[in-house]
Amino acid sequence: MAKAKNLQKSPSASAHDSSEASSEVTGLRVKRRKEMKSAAKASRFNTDNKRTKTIKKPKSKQKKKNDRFDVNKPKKPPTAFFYFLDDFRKEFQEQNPDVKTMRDVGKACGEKWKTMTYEEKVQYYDIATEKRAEFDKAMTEYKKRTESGIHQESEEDWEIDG
DNA sequence: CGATTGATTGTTACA
DNA sequence: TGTAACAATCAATCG
Repeated sequence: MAKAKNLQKSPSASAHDSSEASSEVTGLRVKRRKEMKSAAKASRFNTDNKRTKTIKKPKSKQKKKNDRFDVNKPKKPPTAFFYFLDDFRKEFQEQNPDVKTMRDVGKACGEKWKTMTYEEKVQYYDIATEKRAEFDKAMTEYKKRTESGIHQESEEDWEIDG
């Protein structure tokens, strides 16, 4: 096997090794797309410690809910981890009916996520990869728009009331 | 009533 | 090259 070898490099980058063999693993489509440019390669540099070293501590951030639509920038698609969370959450609640909040699930998820093997995670990585492709495109258009002209970005100037 | 936090990792854009 | 913020989620909680 020695698949783990790829994992240490970058899962998303090697999302095309074992796929055709098992088109459908657990119902998830393992459709693979061509690799994007680089991506989060740089992130892997120091993620081994915690999550970047000198991160500042946000007192209160995290948005609550956008007023209307995406202000202007394309929203970030969920990562592979989130997709895994979606599935894991269901199973977790079954085995742990006592647990309700996502916090606990996320905790268990994080631990399990690391115990997962490359092939197991690849399934989710691939899904996220496709989403990123869309996001990348959306971003390109967004950039284009900004360059084209940042004039009157009517956020709520729409014909709300008419 | 409602905005907010809390917890997870991944990913991206910007300086 | 690094970092900072954000993606889903939902119950509990504070004001």
